[in-house]
Amino acid sequence: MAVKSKGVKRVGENIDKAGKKSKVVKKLPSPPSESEEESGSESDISMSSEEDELDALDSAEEQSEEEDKEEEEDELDQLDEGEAEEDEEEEDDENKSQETKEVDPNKKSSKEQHAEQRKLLAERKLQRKSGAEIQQIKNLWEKLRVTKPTPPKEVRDKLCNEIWELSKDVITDLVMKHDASRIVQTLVKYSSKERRDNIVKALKGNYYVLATSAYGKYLLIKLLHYGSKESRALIVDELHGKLRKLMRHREGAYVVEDLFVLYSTADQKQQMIREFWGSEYAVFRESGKGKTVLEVVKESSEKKQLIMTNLYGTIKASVEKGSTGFQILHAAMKEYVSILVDDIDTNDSQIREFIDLLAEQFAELVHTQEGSEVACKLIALANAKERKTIIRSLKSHINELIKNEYGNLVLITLFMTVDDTVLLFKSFIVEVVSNELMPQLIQDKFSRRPFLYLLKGLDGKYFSPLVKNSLSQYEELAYKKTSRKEQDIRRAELLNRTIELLYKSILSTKKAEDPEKTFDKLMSVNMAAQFITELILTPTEVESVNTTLRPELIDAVFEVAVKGDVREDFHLLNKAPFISRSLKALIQGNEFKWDNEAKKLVHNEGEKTLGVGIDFAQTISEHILSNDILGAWIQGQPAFVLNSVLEVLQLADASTFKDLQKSLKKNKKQLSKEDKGASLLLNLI
DNA sequence: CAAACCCCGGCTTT
DNA sequence: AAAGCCGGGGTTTGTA
Repeated sequence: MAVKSKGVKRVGENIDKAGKKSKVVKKLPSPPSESEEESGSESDISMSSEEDELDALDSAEEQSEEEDKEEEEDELDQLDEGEAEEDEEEEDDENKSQETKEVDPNKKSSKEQHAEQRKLLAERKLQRKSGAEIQQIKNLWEKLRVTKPTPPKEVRDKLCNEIWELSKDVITDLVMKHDASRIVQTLVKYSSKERRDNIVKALKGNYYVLATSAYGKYLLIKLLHYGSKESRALIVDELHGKLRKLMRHREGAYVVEDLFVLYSTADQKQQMIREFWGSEYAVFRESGKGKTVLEVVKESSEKKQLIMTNLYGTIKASVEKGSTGFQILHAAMKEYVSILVDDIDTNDSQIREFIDLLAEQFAELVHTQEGSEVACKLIALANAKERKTIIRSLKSHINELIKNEYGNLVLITLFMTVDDTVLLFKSFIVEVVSNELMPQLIQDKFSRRPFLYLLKGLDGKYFSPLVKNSLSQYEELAYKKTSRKEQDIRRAELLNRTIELLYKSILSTKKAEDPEKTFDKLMSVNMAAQFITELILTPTEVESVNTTLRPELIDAVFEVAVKGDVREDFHLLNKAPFISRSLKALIQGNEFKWDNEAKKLVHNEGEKTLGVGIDFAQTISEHILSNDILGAWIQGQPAFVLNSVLEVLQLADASTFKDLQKSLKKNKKQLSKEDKGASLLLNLI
C-alpha cells in the first residue's frame, strides 16, 4: 500500500478506488436495489442487545452485507467518475443501469419496446417514495448544474432556494437515492452557512443510514467538509455508539476514518476511540472522558478483561476486512498495545495473538505516528520468529519505510532489537545502500537517521529528546524480553557489514555523470556534509576502510572544500558556510575535544583516527604553506578553519604551528578586528 | 551550548 | 474560506 501517503484512503478524495476494486471487477453493474436502503436501517438494531454479542453478531451479518454491497461497487465507480467530471455523466449512468435492469433476457430491442420501458420507468419513479417531488426537484437541479454558461449567482441562489423549499420535507427520501443525493450535495455546495446547518439538522437521525449508504456517504462527507463546528459535533455525537458497527461496514468504515482524520477535534477523536472500549462507553459519550485507557483498565480486572476483548475485537475485524491502514485503527491499536506493554508477562498470550494478527501487514502501520509507535512496540515485544515475519513483510517497502518521518523509526527499532544482524543486513541495508539512491538518502533528515544510528547510536545531536526517549523505551522493552546481545555489539556488527558500502556509495558520486549528483553537489547539502563528516570520524575495525576508503574520502573532501581559491564566492566554503564546521570537526578529529568545564580544547592521543585530527590539520597547513596562499585564508569562513588548524597544531606542539604563526604575523595588518574569524586569528599571534 | 531563526499546525479573526 | 497570529519544535548559526 501507499506507505508514503499521509492520510490513507479518503472517501472524499477519489483515490484508492482502483486498487480496492480489482477484486470485484467480475461483477456486473447492477442497479441500486431498493432493498439496500432497508438493509441499512434494518441493521440498526437496538443498543442493549447489540453490545454484548457485537462480535459474533457482526461477523455473521457482515457477510450478508458484504455480498449486497459488492454488487454495487462497480456502479459506485461509475458514479465516482461522473462526479470527477463535474457531474457530466449523470444521465448516462442512469440510463445504462436502468437498461441493464429492464432488458429482457430474450433481447427484444425494438423502438416500441424502448418507449414502453421508458414509460414504465417513469411510472415507477413516480411511485417511489416522494416520487413526484423528486422529479420536480430534479428538474430544478438540471438548471442549476449546467456548467457551459455557469448560471449567475442570483439565478443560482434562486434555484437553490426553490430546491430547498421543495426538499425540506422530503430530504430523508432524497438522500438515499444515488441521483437525488447528488442534488443535495450540490445544494450544500452553494448554500450559506445557516442553510447548511439547517440541512444537517434536517437530516438528524439519519446519519448512520447515510454513512452506510453507497450514495449517502458522499453527501455525508460533503456535509462534514463544509459543516460548522456545531454541525460536525452533531454528526459525531449521533454516530457515537454506532462506530463499531460502522467500522465493520464496507462504506461506513471509510466515513468513520474520514471523520476521525479530517473532521474531528482531539477530544472527539478520544471520544470515538473510547467507544471501542465497550458498551458502557458506546452508550455514554462522556464515560471515561479525560482518562487514559490504562488508567481505566487498572480500576478493575473485569474492566481490563472487557476493554481488551472489545478493543481487540474491533481491531481484528477491521484488519481482516483490509482496513489496517486506517488511522483510527492505529489509534485504537496504540491503546491496546499500551495495555499489553503495561504487563508483558500476564498478557503474553494476547501479545502473541496480536502480533500474529498484524505481522504480515506491518507496512500498513509504519507511516503514521501512532501506527509506527504500535509497530515499534510490537517489534520490541516479538520473539525471533515473529520478527522474521515482520521483517519479511517490510522488506519490499524499504524505500518508503526509510524515507518516512515515522517509518525510519521502525527501521531503527529493528536495528536496535533484532539479534540476527545478517538478516537485517540482507533484508534492508543491501537493498538500499548498494544502489545509487544512497546519496539521496543521506541528504534527507529522516532517511539518514537509521545510518546515523549505526554510526553513532542515539546521539542527541541527531535525535530530539522526544524521539530518543521513545526509541530507548522500545529498546528497553525488547531488552527485558528477548535480547541477549549487548546493544553496542549488535550495532557494531551491523555497522561492520555496512560501513564499507556507505563509503563506496558516497565515493561513487565522484564519478557521477549526472551533474546534479556529483560529490561536490552532495557536499553542498548540509545534511549530507554532516553525515559524511560523521562517517569519516567513526572509528572501525574494517581494514579496507582504514587503509583505503577513508583516506580516499578525506581526500575527496579536501579536494572540494579546501583546494581552490577560497576567496571566490563560488568556493564551497563560501557557498556553503556549514562546510567550515565540517572541516573544523575533521581537524579536531576524535583526538581533540572542547572541554566545557575547562573552557579549552584538550588533546587525547588515545582517540586518534588516521587521516583526521592532527593529520588533517597538517594536510591543510602544508597546502597553505607550500602554495603560499595564507593571505586568502585570513578572513571570513576560511579564517575559522585556519584558526582551528592553528589551535590543534599548537596543542599538539607541532612544528608547523610556528611556521604558520610566522607567516601570519607578516599578514598582521590585514587582520581586521571587524572580521570574527580574523580577530580569532589575532589572538593566536 | 545557547540564542536566533524558521517552519508548521492549530486557533482566531475578518 | 482565507489571512494572520501564536506557540512549539527543530534547525541553523555563531564561534566557547
